[in-house]
Amino acid sequence: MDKKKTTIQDIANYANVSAGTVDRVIHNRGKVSPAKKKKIEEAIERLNFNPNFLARTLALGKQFVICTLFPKATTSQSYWLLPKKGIGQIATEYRDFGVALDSFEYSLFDESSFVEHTNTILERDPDGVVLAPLFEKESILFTKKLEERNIPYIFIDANIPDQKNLSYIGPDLKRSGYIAGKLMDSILGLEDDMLVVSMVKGIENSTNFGIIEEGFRSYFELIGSKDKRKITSLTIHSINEEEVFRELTKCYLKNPGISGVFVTNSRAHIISKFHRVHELTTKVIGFDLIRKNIDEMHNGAIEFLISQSPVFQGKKAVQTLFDFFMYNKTPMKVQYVPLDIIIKENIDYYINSHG
Amino acid sequence: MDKKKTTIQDIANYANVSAGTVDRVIHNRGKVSPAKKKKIEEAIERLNFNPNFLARTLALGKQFVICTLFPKATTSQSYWLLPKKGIGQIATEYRDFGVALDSFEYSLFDESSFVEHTNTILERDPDGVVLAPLFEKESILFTKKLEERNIPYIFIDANIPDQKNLSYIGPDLKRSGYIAGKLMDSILGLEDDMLVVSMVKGIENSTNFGIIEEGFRSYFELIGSKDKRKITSLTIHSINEEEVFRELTKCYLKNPGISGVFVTNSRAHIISKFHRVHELTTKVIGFDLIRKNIDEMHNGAIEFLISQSPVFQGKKAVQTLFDFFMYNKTPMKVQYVPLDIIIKENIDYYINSHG
DNA sequence: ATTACATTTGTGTGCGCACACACAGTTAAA
DNA sequence: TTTAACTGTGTGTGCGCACACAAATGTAAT
Repeated sequence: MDKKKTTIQDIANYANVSAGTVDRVIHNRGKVSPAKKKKIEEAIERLNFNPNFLARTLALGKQFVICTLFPKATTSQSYWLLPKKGIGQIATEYRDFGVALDSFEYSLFDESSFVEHTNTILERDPDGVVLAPLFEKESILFTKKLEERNIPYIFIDANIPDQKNLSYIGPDLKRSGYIAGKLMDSILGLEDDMLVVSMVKGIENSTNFGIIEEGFRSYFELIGSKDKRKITSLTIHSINEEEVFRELTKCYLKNPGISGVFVTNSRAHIISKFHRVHELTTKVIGFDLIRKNIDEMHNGAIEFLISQSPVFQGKKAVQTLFDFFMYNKTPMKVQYVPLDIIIKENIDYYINSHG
Repeated sequence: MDKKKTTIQDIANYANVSAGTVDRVIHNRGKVSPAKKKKIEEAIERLNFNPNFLARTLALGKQFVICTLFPKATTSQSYWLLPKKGIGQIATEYRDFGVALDSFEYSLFDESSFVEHTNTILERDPDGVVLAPLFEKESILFTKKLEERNIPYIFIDANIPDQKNLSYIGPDLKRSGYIAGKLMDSILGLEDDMLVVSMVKGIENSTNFGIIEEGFRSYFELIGSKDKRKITSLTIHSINEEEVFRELTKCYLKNPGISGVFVTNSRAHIISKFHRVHELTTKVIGFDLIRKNIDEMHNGAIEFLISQSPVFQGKKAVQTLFDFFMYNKTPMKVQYVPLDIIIKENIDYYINSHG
C-alpha cells in the first residue's frame, strides 16, 4: 500500500543510472548497454513503474486535431445532436490532453455540401476524422483521400463495408430490427398485422432501412408466424406531417388488420401522433430518445423505443482515436453499441445517465 | 481556432503583472490591488483562460484515499464483483490524478466482520468512503463516526434514508419492481398467476426485497388486474439449490396456476434451472447480468433481466467523490442509475460496453 | 601515442501550475 | 527618525516526464 508512485528517478536510483538512460530504455531509443538495460527493466518490474500519464502528456505538449462530419441538425430535436453531444463532452474532458475538435455539418438534402466540407477538412489536415457516411459514394471518395494522407477515420452510426476505416462505431442494424420484432411480438395478439414504416427525407443512402426491416422480418420467420400475421412495408419520401398522415390513412384503409407499427428511424413520434389524433390503439415501436419521442412515450402513444446509445457512440469515437494516437492501440474494426430497450417506466433514467 | 491554450503566463503578459499575481486572483488568496485584479479578471475573460487540469494536478500532488466496503464475493459469479469492477476501472483511470483505493469486504453472514472492517477503515483515516450498507444498524453506527471526522461517504446499491451521506448511487428499487411487473404483464396471459421469490442467504437487511415487491404489485394494482391474477409471495432463507428446489416444488403444487416468476435479486438462475429440469415453460424475470443468469438467458430459460448498471454505479461513486474533492462539487443526494432491460437479443452488447 | 569518430551515459530545460519565499513600498507606532 | 508591521508584487522551485545537448568512455585508424 505505497502512498507515492514510483517515478523515473526511483528507477534510475535503483539501477544506478541517470534518468536519461531510463528514458532510453522506456522509449527504446538510443543505445544502452545490455547490462544496464537489464537492470533497468528489472527495476521497472520490481518497483512496478507506470509512467505518470499527466506528466507525460504535459511534457509532450502534443495536439490532436479531430475533425467530425455529421448531418446538420435541422431542429433542436434532431437525432444528430446526440452523438455530437457525446463528442463535445469527451472533447472537453480531453481538452487538456491536447484533443482539439473541429466540427462540420452537411445537409442531408445536398451531396455537394458534403463534398465541400470534406475538402475543407482535407485542407485542415487533421490527425483523425469521425464521419457519419450517409452519402456512400461521396464518402468513399473522401476516405480514399484520407488514406493517401494516412489520416485515420472512423465511421459512426452508419457503416460502409470493406473500407479501410479504423473502426465502425454504431448499432448492429439487423439485430436492432430483430429486437424490434421480438418486442412487437410480445405486445401483439397472435393474429395482428404489422406495418414497417421508413421515412426518408433527403437523398441519403437508404440501404440501412432495408437491413433493419430484414432483421424485423427475420424474427417472425424464425418463430414461424408469418402465415398468420401480415407484415406490410411502407416507404414515405417525406417527413412532412400532412403528407405522412395522408400516406398512413391510405395504408390503414387498405390494411385494416394493422395493430402494430415499427418505425425504422427516429420519426416514430409522427406516427404515434397520427394514432392519437385518430384515437387508434395501434402500438408503435421506434428508435431513439429524441424529445418528441420521449413526449409521445410519456403520453403512452409509443410502446417501445430502441436507443442506439448515440451519446455513447460519440464518446467512444473520440476515445478510440485518442487511444490510437496516444497508445497506438488499434481498435476492433466493428464496435457495436448497446441497444437499449426503453419503456415509459425507465426512460427518465436514460436522459441524464449513461452518457 | 487558436491551437495553443492560454496559460497563466499569457494572462500575466496581458495584464502586465507577474504569474504570481495572476495566481492570487485565480485562487483568491493574498492581497491584490483592485486595479490589477480587475485587469486580470478581464484578461481571464477575454483570453478564455481555463487552468490546465493536468499541470494543476501534477503541481498539487494531492492524494485521495478512498475506502470501499462491500459484501464479499462468495463466488466468481457474484453480483458484488460488478460494482467493484467499475470502481477498479475508474481508479486505474484516475490513478495519476492521485486517487488511491483501499478495498474491504465483509461477510453477509457475519455482522462482526462488517464492524471490524469499519474500524480498520477509521484507522486508515481515508478522504472518502464508498459503502454498500446492507447491515443497517451497524452502518449507521459507522457513518456517525465518519461524520464526526468529517469524512464524506457514499451509499451504493442500497440506501438508508435520512442519513448524512454525500449521495446515494443505485437503483430506484420500487421502480425496478414496477418495471418487472410491466414486463411480466407483457408476456403472460390474462389469467396467469405469478410468483414473487426472494432468496435471502445471510442476515442482511431485507427490507429492499419488500420495496421491490411493492413496486411489482403496484403495477398490477394500477392496471386493475389483481382480481384475475393471483400474486403469491415466497421467501426462501437459503440459496442452496436443493432447498430452493424443495420449497419451489411445495409452492408450485399448492399454486398450479403460476406461469410467471419474478425473482427479486440476482438468483434468478436457480429458479430457471428448476424450470429447465422439470421441463416447465414458466417465465422468469430477474436481476443482474451475472454469468449464470446470462447463460440461462441464452438457454431461453430467463425471459427478462433487469440490470441496475452495477459497473456504472461503481464508476459513478468514485467520480462523485473525486469531483467533490477536486472541485468541491456537491452531488445530488440521490443518483438513480439506469435500469437496463435485457433480453436474449441484446444481452451481448451489455457485457463489454456501457461499462 | 595521438587523433578521429562511434558508442554510451549524464545534465539541463521546459510543459503549466501551485506555493513558499523574497523584496519593495506604505503606513502606523515608538 | 527609527522600527515594526503591513500590503502588494515578483521570483524561484518542484511536480514527473520528454527531449536536446553535453560529456564521458570506448574503439579503430594513423
